[in-house]
Amino acid sequence: MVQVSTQPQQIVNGMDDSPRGKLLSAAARLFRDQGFDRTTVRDIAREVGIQSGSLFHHFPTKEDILFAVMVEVIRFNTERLRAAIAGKADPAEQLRALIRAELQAIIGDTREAMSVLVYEWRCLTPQHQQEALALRAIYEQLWMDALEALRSAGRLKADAFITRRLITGMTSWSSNWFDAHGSLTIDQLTDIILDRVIGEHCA
Amino acid sequence: MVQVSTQPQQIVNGMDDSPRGKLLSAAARLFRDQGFDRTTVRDIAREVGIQSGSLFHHFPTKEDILFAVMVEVIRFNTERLRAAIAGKADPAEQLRALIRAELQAIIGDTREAMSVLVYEWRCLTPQHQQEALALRAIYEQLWMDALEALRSAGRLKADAFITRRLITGMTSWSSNWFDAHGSLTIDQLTDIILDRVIGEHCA
Amino acid sequence: MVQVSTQPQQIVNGMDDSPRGKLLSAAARLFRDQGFDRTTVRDIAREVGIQSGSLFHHFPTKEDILFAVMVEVIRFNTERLRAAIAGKADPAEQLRALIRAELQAIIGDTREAMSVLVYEWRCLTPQHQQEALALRAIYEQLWMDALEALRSAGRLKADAFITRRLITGMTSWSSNWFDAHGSLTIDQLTDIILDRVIGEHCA
Amino acid sequence: MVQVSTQPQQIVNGMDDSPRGKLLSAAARLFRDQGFDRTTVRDIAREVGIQSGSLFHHFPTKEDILFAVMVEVIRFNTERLRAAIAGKADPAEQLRALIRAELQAIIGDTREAMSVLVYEWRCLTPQHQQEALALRAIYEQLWMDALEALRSAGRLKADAFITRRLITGMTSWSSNWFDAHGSLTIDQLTDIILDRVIGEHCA
DNA sequence: AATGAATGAGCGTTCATTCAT
DNA sequence: GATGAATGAACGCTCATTCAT
Repeated sequence: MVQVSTQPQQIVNGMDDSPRGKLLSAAARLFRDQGFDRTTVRDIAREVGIQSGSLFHHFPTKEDILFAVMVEVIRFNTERLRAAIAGKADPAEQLRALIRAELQAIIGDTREAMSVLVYEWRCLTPQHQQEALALRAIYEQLWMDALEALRSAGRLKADAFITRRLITGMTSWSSNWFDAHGSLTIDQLTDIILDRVIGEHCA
Repeated sequence: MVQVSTQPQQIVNGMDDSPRGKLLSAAARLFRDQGFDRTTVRDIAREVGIQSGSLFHHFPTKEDILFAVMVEVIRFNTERLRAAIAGKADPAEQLRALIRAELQAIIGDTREAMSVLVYEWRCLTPQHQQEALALRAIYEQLWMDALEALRSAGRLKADAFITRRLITGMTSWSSNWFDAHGSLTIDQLTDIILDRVIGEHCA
Repeated sequence: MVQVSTQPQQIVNGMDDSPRGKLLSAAARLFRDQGFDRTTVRDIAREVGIQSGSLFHHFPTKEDILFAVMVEVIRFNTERLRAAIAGKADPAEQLRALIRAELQAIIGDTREAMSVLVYEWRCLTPQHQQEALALRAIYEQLWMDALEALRSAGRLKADAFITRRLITGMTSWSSNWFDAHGSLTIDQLTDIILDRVIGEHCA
Repeated sequence: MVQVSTQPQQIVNGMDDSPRGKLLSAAARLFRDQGFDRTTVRDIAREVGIQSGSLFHHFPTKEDILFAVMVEVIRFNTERLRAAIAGKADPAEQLRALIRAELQAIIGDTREAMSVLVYEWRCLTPQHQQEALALRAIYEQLWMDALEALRSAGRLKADAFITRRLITGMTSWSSNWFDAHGSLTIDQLTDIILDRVIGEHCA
């Protein structure tokens, strides 16, 4: 399992200490806080400590910055999902690991970029939407494989697609209320959500 | 139970056939489709058949239009919630009615304005956020009352607050996938969600 | 024959005292003096006494201003050509009138816009080039009709196309040297050029 | 008479195979095709296969590149004029040689740089305009000497200055229509223009 | 109420030029 | 001599808002 922290700095591979990485981290936070449209390239530049014109040595347009943020976070979290289920044979254990990993993405280390992914989707060009969708499909397939296995094992009664969508709703909305400094831990929330899907009490 | 339709025209009280009402309906749809920032006052004016300058005889700023859309939809759906639980004594029946009503709001007649409520929240001024929050608190209290009653009746084991948040996630995310023309009905989805909260199979 | 003056104000129909007309006159002069690319929309706005943003209530883009200048001057001078030959039966008299009219266009009242027509042609979009070309074709046809008539009458030995091009060269270049305040008059220059085409001394 | 070709590569002395020469050739073509203002230093650098910053080891500013192109082409064509009349005693023969040489410059081997000379003149700084004008004066003096000789010999009736300007118009405009692959040769065009100046049929 | 021309601050982007390496 | 990241002023254009009519 990947070691994740809740440190302020992003740990996404492509968002490292390089100029490009720092730029993407700053952009992700600004896009989350103010929205893509209300974030000016001058805002981003100021945050990184360069002139606004210099941004365009790294990215051809402002929208490409948004796209890069999204691609990085999808790729990183797809890897996180893979690592989470690696070596786990029990479908229920896999599901728990997936929920845990997705919560980590949404309210933990990549929360800013994940929020951008949801809220600024329509700011992507149609072409970039299509490309990002292809990457998300890989991410979603990992979920579907685990849910279908669970169903085959008789541990899931409900439709796998609908189940996934209900889980998505529960995890993604948690960014709006989960308090990292509160008493509820991610592990506890994981179990609560898992219980909504395959309650032990279910026959 | 309120009679709701999936007609194109909005049925929110304040969004009627009056100039103001048509303006708010048009704005809600445009804000949903393009986002608040990408919708120009000229877009709205064109939709209503007036000049952009004339908008400002109805609303002092563009942001006030957004605020009005949100206030109308919160008020309308709060009334819908009240009507839904009126006359129902059984907490479980109340809960089912609440879920049904919220789904109706999110994927039915007020779906456009509800989407705006979620996605354009940060475009409100802090002052307006506070006012809207006060209205939402009334809406949320109806939910909390029912959930607490359910808990007191021993029908809900989990924390009421967390439960409400998980429900909110499941219902609000449905706007991203529910197909009004698909085979899944709102009533079926209501039962599926209800089952995640108080499954009959639960001890 | 049209009455033309060498007054500073343009007399092109579409470049009158209306806001649009004053804008086009100012733009024509600036484009001539500084070139299209070096003329900023702020330059034009300042000249007309408005803010730069206000330009775009009259024209959708800066390039459309250039196009409008060109269309106006082509249309106006085509009419001038028509008026010049109207009622003249003798092809030689027609030719003299055409040369006189073209010189008037190039070094007289429309000299600024005519210069723009030649020097800023490539700043037009391909689409606008095509449209302007269609208008110029009408203008050129008036010339070709007269030259062909002259040839049929045995008064022109050389090829009509080549002759027209040599005339174009002589008239258009005159903008680079003709001095409106010098001793050479437009009528004298007309006769000199006419003499290069159908000299009396020619057999 | 100089041997000239219509090969794509420029044959101007200062525009040879050296880095500087290749740079000037590329710049001349780009300036002709796109205009000075629309040609970026990156365009030029890319054409030469270096980075844009490296251009400034050869020329202090972009405008100096334009100036160098112009100086080279004026010098080269002044030499061409000298070579053309060298050894010719008959003023009429000299005139024919001058027209031939100028056409060669405008529509032959130096056509790109010559076009730049006409169309991008105003992009020069006033200082450079003055310097280039001094070089052009030498070029023009060769023309004036021949025309004055022709006048003294009674072979030219018209004013020499005006005659030169009409010739300039005819030759320079030819760049806009002469087709190197058409049926009209440069020699034929030379004779046609010569005939407009000193027709044999003239008394 | 409605118009529509005008405002003016601000946007994303460009690009000649610089300079540490 | 060459690099290429960075600069920073300027560009064309947008748009919520105003206001005389």
